[in-house]
Amino acid sequence: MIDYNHPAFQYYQNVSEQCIHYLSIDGVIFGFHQNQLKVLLLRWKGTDEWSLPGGFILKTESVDLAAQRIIKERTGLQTLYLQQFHVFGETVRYNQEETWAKINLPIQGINWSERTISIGYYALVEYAEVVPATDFLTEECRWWSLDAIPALLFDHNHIIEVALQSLRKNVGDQPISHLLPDTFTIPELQRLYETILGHSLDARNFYKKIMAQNNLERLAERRAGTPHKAPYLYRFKVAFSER
Amino acid sequence: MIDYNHPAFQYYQNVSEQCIHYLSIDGVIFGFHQNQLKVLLLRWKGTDEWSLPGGFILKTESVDLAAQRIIKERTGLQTLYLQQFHVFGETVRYNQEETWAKINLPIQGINWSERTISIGYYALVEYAEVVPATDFLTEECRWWSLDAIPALLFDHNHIIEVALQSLRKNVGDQPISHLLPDTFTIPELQRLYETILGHSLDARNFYKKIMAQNNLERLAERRAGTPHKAPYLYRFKVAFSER
DNA sequence: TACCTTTATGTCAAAAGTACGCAAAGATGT
DNA sequence: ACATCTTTGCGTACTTTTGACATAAAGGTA
Repeated sequence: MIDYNHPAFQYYQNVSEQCIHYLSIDGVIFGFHQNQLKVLLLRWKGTDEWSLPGGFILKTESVDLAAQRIIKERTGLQTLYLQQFHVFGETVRYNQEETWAKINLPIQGINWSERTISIGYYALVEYAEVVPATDFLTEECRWWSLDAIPALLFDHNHIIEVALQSLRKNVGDQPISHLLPDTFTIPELQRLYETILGHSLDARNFYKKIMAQNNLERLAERRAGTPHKAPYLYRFKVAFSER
Repeated sequence: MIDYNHPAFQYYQNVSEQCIHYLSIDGVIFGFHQNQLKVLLLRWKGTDEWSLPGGFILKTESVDLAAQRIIKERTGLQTLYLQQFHVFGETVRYNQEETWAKINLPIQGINWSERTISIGYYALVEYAEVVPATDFLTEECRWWSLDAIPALLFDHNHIIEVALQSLRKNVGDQPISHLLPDTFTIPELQRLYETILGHSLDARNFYKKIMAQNNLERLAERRAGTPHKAPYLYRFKVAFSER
């Protein structure tokens, strides 16, 4: 049953020695593109099965840094805004047999993980700066619109759901600026809030509210090429984009 | 250096076999008494050192249930409102040598915990229903007012701080009723909000706001023995106290 | 140039939050 | 017995925030 030459076996043997058992990290990487909230997902080799990026914590590494490392590897980003949002600690989080069958790895007998407790982190990243990269177990890494996500491996649909709820609840004090390019228009910012909150907002009231916070500076430039009135470009004031 | 007959050694040997390594739970148990927010702490045998209650997760046990078990053992309560609030995952959370010296256990060589990642839970409990109970490493278990907490073992002062911030932030959707006895007066409820929020409130506006929520029912009875006008007793309506 | 859509602002009323007035209740001191 | 004091319970008025909606300017399309 176990193929001792398969790279997965060697990976898990490595992990087994150097990482903390029973514990993992799953990352929900949020991006924003074409007025839609997106999540970065991985397709496992030789399958049509997708999952969140994840990984294990080195025995010598802080949990936050492990999350940074894992997510940096998939995005190529140097700096990251990360937020721990929940620990998934049920004894049975998903149907293990079914899942192992789907990912089809010849290492099912290894005594690594009768169960795994997963610490969930979400990242807010700028879509255009991400260079999606697979790991050795996967062969495709790409963005999915939040409303088009397929049935994922493990309990990852659930994890995304909880991440989104957490983001929604804390949207007021999260640095939303990380999801946007340096310059953007007010309507674009509005679409972002709308997709996070899950409902539409009145453009006039949104404008008023955003302006009242005094976080934005308007540039002289306008967004060209729009079919209608060209909107001004804005930028977060330094103190706020650095958060 | 290691006393193989010391109960702590046997405990850790047990834990080492049956529990998940590198991972623990710490519980911040909030109670409310005499208009003060309190936390339940343990004093370690033969020392003047205090810590939060904590423990380890059985390999076969969900994290939430482990937290329940650990906190039930210290409080004697059958039902508990628990809230996971943060994972403390730094590689160096406190000065280990200093701490081991303080708790003075003859098991310092055991290779159990080079480091521990701790999942923080807070509990909201009714002060009067708690029967504090020590474990085999401690000899005193009692309530401390939040503003009189001494320097604790490990990073437990920090954990309490983070728990309080979390409670404060979420006070709006937490079932505060669990911190109060079945019946209470409006001024008592106000003191509770004041200690959680950390600032005083206007009694008249507080009354209006609470009443607008329509969660309380007023009893015919009044609180006797007060030096001034006897306040009415109230009770949370069933739908709210059951949350 | 008429027309259409979107942006950028403005107005106004409803709702929520804040400041503060005050009478009734109940204990205390004389 | 009665004035005094504090606290409770409820009310009024002002301010700030939120939400609904009007409209002119901008910029493309027919």
